Amino acid sequence: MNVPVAHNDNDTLINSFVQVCRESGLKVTHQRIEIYRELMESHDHPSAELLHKRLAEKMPTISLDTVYRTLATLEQYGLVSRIQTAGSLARFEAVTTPHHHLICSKCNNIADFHWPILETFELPASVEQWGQIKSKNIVVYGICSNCLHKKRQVQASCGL
Amino acid sequence: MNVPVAHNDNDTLINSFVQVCRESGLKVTHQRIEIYRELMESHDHPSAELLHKRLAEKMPTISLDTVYRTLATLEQYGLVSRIQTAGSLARFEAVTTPHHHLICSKCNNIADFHWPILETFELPASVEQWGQIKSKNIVVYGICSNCLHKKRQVQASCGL
DNA sequence: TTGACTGCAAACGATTTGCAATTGC
DNA sequence: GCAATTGCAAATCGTTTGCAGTCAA
Repeated sequence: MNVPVAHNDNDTLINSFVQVCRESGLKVTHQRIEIYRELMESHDHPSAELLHKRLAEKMPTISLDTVYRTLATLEQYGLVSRIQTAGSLARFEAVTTPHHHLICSKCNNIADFHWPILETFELPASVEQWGQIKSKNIVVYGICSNCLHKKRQVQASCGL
Repeated sequence: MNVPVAHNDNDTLINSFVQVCRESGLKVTHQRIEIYRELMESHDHPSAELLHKRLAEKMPTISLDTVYRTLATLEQYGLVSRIQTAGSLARFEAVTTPHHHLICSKCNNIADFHWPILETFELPASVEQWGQIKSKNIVVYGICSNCLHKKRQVQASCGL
């Protein structure tokens, strides 16, 4: 009876969001819920600023900093994802042969790799309809072996 | 006899760089050549700032702005490529099912697409060695049909 | 010679930070 | 009540721009 009932998919998602926060030791604040809800209902991959503008209509007091901070926190817990950027700073390379990138989320180093078999598969038809394709790149995120080792060494001494 | 001789692969690339500049009506300045050469010899995907620091050792007077401006110019002519960023501003989405992104280089809109077949292919062995993989995303750059149409309409009137 | 390019300095926009007040647990 | 979180304002950082002098063609 007093178990909250999900009225639709969004409510279900909010419920599980709240649960994940609790389990992770994150405080469930009004702001966090609204930020998550707004992002969940937005399908245009908004920027922090756009999100803030939308939220401000319902919550006039919410600050842009909170949106930034919350997105960063939720990203850490895998509840939100940031779309392909190698940090905020652009990285360059001289144009050579087609290749893809491995980006380490710890040290931000970028490595190249080749995956020629990919070229042999056609993109889904929906993509062709979207517009005129210029390039397709795979971006693989992970932690490079260097950082994996570093992490282990440091963990023993200072808890990082 | 007075045809310049390429002494190694890099010289060859510089030569063809110069040629492309000439053909494109770009002036071949000392700075442009050195920026291109440095980038060509760098294999760590440097940022504009890092590139500038390296260049400053040989060309103490080169300014950071020139590096930025030159990279932007060379990018336009396809001589340099900028690594996956959706502009400088981060975009977010609530985490759902794995999917990929279409980014329009005109309007910066981001669309999603699914390509489940990709999941069935293993990444090359070299990638597995690199470290621990968290996610793999395809980023397709192009021009969405919206902008393609807009472009056509505007071209007729103001040449854009 | 001339327009394209550069260097300088100042502006800009996105994001982060220190701090005091507030709030969830 | 206490630690985590917020809002505010100021700082920071990468990048861009206006302008006057310089240089490739």
